[in-house]
Amino acid sequence: MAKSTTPGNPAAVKQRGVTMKDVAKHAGVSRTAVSFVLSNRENASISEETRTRINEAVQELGYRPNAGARALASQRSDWYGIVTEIVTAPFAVDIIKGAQDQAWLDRRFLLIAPSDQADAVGPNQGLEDAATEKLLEQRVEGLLYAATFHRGVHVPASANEVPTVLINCFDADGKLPSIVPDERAGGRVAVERLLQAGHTRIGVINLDPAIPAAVGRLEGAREALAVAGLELDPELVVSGYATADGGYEAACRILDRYPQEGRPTALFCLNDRMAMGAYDAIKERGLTIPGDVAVIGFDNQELIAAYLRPKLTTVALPFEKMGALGVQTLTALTAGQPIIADQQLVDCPLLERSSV
Amino acid sequence: MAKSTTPGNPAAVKQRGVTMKDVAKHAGVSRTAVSFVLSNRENASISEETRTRINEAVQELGYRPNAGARALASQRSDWYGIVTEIVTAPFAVDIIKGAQDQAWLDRRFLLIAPSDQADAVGPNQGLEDAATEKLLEQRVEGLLYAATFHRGVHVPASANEVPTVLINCFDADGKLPSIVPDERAGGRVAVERLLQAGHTRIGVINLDPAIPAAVGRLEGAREALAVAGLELDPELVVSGYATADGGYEAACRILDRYPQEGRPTALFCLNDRMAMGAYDAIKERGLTIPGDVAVIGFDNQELIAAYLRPKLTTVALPFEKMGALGVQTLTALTAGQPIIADQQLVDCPLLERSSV
DNA sequence: TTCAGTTAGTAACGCGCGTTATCAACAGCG
DNA sequence: CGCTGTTGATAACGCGCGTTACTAACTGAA
Repeated sequence: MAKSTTPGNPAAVKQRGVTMKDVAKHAGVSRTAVSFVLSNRENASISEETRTRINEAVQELGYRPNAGARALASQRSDWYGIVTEIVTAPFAVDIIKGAQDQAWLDRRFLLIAPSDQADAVGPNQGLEDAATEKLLEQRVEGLLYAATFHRGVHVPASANEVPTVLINCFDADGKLPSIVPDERAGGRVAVERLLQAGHTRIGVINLDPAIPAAVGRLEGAREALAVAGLELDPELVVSGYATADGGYEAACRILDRYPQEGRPTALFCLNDRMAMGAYDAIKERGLTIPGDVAVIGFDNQELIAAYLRPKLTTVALPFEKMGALGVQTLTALTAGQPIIADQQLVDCPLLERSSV
Repeated sequence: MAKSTTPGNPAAVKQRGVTMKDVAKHAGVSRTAVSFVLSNRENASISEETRTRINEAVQELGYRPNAGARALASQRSDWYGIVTEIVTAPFAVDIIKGAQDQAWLDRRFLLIAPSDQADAVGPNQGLEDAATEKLLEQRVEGLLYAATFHRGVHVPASANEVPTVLINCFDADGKLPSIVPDERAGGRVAVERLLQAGHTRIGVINLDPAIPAAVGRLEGAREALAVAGLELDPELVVSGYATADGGYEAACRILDRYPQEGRPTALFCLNDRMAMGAYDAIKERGLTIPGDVAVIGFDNQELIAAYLRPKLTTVALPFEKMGALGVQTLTALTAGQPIIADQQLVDCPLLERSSV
């Protein structure tokens, strides 16, 4: 005849729910006194003696405050919500980690809700709305939306009810503040690194030219070349699917175009997966990395970049930092501070490994 | 003189906090009636007319229930907490996704708390305790602990206060139920696949022989061979660091040991990262995959397995399923049902690609 | 002695909601 | 007409806590 609510574990016999009232009784004081001590009130006027007596009672009874009740009474939850596509997300996890850590530092709790959407206008909009709704039911004080790749998104209307910040994406219609990687600076730093290593003839394996990442990174590459008095040879820019196969094919096309001289001595791959394919194309032709052809990637997908042979030099997307910055921005917003900027750009650091 | 609590957004002027009282007033009924309608009470006895009037009022006012208050009054939160190392976690994210999705189906909310521990007895035990404590303050009804690799762990004592389930790890001391991959069956299925392809001389690139994954997978491999009347040649089992480099070196040792005949025609790599290195070793020697040497991996790390050339056939770790099963088990436990088993094994499916 | 000021603490209200007890109106029945 | 049962609703309590008002006791000064 086991009680249905008690866990089977005998160690859990301890009656659930030690409340402030219990603590008060145990310490022989009023519940108010306990509340004052626990919240460290300034103008409390509680004698040092009863204060310690209360603290002892807290220890002895194993009292644990009830966050929900506290939120209800104080009208603030200390919760933020983050909506993200946790599915396809080799990246989202880093954003979450950054946000989580920062939230922890700020003594806030991060509620994570799933949004299985690839396109905000797609058929799963419903789920995303539901996620937002659920978070608002929890009375989160702010919302974060995180995308797995840099793009424009549409945010559910109800998000307007609390401060909202977008991470790795930007508001396609409204004026919500957002935090995105500085793709342009990233492209610049990548090509600068190649120039610095003496490469002047650089091939580019491009993504879908329409997406923000491609636009920015290519622009940065052009800037870096321009500073050196060079131009990007359109012949050397090849787009492909954002996969290893796509990279392989693109690399083949670039490398085979110039049998001997004229062949680029370096490839700037706009993501690491494509760099992975480029490696194969290069090795297949009996060329060495970085001796004959230097390769630089983008994204710093650990599992690829750190394990390729030779290890891939690449530009990292600052996911953790964006997550942390998102929470910081939210904290500032909820504190009533004005937002710093509509769109904050975060640096993409170069990670030197062995492929340049 | 901006109020500090109002978001800057003008669309958010709508007064915060439409409560049931507001709805009641708007519909001209009592708050109780509203509560009855919203919670779909069985023996409610509310006329159809007032019921619709209430629902209309809910719509018009945009009422949203306050989950915290509801939890306080009903004494159940519908929240589960999951403690996981979200940091180094290419895997944890899949567990979380599985758990998240299942929780969503069960109409529960998953609170995720970080635990930056690599070893439960390490210096970060404090953080893990704090995470658990925080979750209990939120009055979660159950706890999940998820590890990034299969191992024994020590769980904070306070976890005993609510039903607790371990995912991808097991309780090193106590009797907490756990959910782990069936490593042995995985090892078996991998080798069976190789046998089926006609390979009888199989090399094994082993992990640290002490960890549960290595023990189980190797055991499974032996079983499969035994069924075919074969034995594992100890000469062909080489351990190495669980990295691409480690796999490369181990593969070199195996391949170079037998210049020509006697060389194994297949390699069973106990994880995909090592398989990645093995690929290099094989290609370096002018051998083809799977023509000369078939390769099978373990883990199904998407970024590696799906992008290697040729794509890697591997055994998948059922992270999502384990996450989902964890939530299901928790739901059963909190409902007072007896646990199914102390330790539930989850199948590791074979993923056919092109390396065998 | 009286009065203002401090110290140490408590009673009581309300946060938003679930839930139980209660009540009014009305029908049916003897 | 009085009694019971049903329908349709409400008043009131409590969940655990933050917070404001208030009190009682003890100073020290006039």
